[in-house]
Amino acid sequence: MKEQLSKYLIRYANFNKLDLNLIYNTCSIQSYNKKDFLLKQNSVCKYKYFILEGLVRQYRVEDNGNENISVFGIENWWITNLDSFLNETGSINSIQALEKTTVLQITKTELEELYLKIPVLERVFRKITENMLIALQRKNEIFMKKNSKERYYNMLEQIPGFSQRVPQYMIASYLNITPEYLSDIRKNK
Amino acid sequence: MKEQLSKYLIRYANFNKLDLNLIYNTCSIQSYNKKDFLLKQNSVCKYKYFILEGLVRQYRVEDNGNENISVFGIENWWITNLDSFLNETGSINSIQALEKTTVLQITKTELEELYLKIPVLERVFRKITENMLIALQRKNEIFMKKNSKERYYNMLEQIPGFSQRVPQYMIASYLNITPEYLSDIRKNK
DNA sequence: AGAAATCATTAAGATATCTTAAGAAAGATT
DNA sequence: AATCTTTCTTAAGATATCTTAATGATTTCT
Repeated sequence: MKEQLSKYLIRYANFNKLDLNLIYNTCSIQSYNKKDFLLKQNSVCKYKYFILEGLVRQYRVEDNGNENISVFGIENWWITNLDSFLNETGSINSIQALEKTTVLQITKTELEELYLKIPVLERVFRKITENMLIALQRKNEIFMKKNSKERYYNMLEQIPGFSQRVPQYMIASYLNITPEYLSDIRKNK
Repeated sequence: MKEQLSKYLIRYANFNKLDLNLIYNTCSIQSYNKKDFLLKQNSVCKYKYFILEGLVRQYRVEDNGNENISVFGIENWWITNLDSFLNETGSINSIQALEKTTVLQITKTELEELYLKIPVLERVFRKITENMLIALQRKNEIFMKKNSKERYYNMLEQIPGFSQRVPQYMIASYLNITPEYLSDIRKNK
């Protein structure tokens, strides 16, 4: 557990043992069963989660009842509703475990204290955030300009093995198409 | 000029006069005429730009010749192709002035040196990047779930006065619809 | 194993949006 | 003012994707 986080962090900057311990000990570890919620729509997102193991989805239930998945989170990813976490407002979406999932979680206050104690962490989260922004920009590029079929095959390529871990209707939801139409796409391959 | 940047920066953290001077002097100032390019598609994005005055668009020309605008940049915004800037790869899009535009520009190397000399700047750009990520997530929410008409009226609301500064076909491009269809939407208000 | 629940497919008709092509309006340039 | 260029509108037919509803296949639970 501690190893896994350390290994992740030192990809971004140098840390000594003490710092790594402090970071790890500031987080609390938590396990969620399949279908458990890490965050519920409309409530404040209290934590930034580092996924040690498992799989989660971030999604929103629309007024008409439709579910709309914006992100899947897997091992070694941070997940949170950043808007809610930073501004302490109600979250527009939920985070739910799709498999048994173990995370390290840290509150905003805890994280801010860490920034003060370990300034280089500021750099690490700058870089992580930059990478997330780039990833989202790339995703956008695809969603804006590719049709459903291309988005589907792109996804299979980018995250192989994913279609085995997640039901097809959730993939459809992530791709922003109906399950019926995804079924069509697969048929007419 | 210096005032404008300083005023912007101190919204994010405390800086002393010396630091503010150093930051300002590390940037170079540059003016672009209408239609000039700050960045050309396929070339490496050498600068992060802070727009002092003016208006730019970030857009990509697709294989079929269509232009696709992803971002408009206005006063007091940073603009860059982050992927290209950080990874020093060819940019997938261009940045072009739509009005006479004055910017402060800084290279990756210069910025990295500043991070070392003024560690709190690391925090500032962490926060700026977080805010950009949140803004993009919000935009996504709208683009994924609202139809063209709703996106149009949302945009008018969010950035009022914008439709006066930018031709309608560019707004259509940003909204990811054809100019013809936008014309339709406006007619059937 | 059987029942219940969840998930995937099929098909027909509906809708949003695009494509093409032409003409009208507005703005820029001589 | 006249011409050229850019931008906007109109309209008809085409296409991608959705909606609904029903059935079939899997997985989960008892």
